[in-house]
Amino acid sequence: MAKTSQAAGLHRASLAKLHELDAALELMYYGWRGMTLEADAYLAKQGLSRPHHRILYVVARRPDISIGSLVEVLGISKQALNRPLNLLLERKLLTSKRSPEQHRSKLLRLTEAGRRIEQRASDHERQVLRAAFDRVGASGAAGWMGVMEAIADNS
Amino acid sequence: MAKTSQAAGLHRASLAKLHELDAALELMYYGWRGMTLEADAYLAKQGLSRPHHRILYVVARRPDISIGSLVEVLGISKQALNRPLNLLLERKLLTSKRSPEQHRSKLLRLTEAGRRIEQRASDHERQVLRAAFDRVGASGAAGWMGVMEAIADNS
DNA sequence: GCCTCATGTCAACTATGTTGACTTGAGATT
DNA sequence: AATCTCAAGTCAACATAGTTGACATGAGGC
Repeated sequence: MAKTSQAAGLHRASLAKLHELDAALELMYYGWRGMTLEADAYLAKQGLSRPHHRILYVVARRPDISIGSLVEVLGISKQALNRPLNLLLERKLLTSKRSPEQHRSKLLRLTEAGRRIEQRASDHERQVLRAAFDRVGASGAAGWMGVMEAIADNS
Repeated sequence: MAKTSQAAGLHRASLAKLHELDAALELMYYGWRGMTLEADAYLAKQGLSRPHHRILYVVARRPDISIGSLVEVLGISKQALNRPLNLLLERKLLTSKRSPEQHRSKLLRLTEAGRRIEQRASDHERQVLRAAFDRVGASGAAGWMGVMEAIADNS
């Protein structure tokens, strides 16, 4: 089964380039994969996956966020949020309490264990970025940020 | 339901930055989304989705590719490939024939209709990249390529 | 006491992927 | 010619990640 490749389409495929920008297009694909690969492997070892990480990531940066706001930030339905969120609560990676005022909304926070997992998973991603930035220097990094901002703001 | 946001987590969330590289990390996420958003919408109108586009993209750049090689390049199982591939054959966006020699492998090719859809979908993605590159100039684009290559080669 | 609204939950569905087990059929080997 | 190998095709069961729709609960505001 493994003739020229190692595993899972990870090898930047040797495809003919039909357009000038095909290389860039493929780089976005493999870049996304490259950044998330190790983090996903780490999360899988913890019995978690990317949706759980996204929740942990957001709650880490918005302590006391409500469920409704979390749904908005993540861009998924509350039903889709429900299962991964409950798993994180059961595993005590998150806590939810109602505040004295605003008693209607629940406030989510990371526990220490949750913070640790969020940090390690995100660190895998940040280390990949760090290594790449180091390799190209500050000007290259600035160029990267500029391009990515332009693409992201494309909405 | 829509209070401060428009749709689906598309608004680059205002999250506190816990690390220097958090901004870059989020840019990768929103950049990926930004590049694929319009292409996905176009594909959905055609009753297709990203897996179908990936198949069309690869076959366009490797005419006469075999199913086994396609499985390798895409990094999915042949069973996972089976359904989207059959849909593309049924819709006559792809053809498969056995060659006179190498009679065991099937050779995949795009039809004209398939080529048209592949081009339009990929064009949506390339136009987003083009606009971003134009906005930052050649040096920024070069920096972007350098960083993305470093990340992609992270394997 | 009622209305609103955030939250929680249940069910049914779609899509995309996995593994495992098997059949089919062409080519090569003996 | 009989047999073996291997690409391809297919079926079943399952996991994950999402959707929509419907409805229950419970706190706060009026």
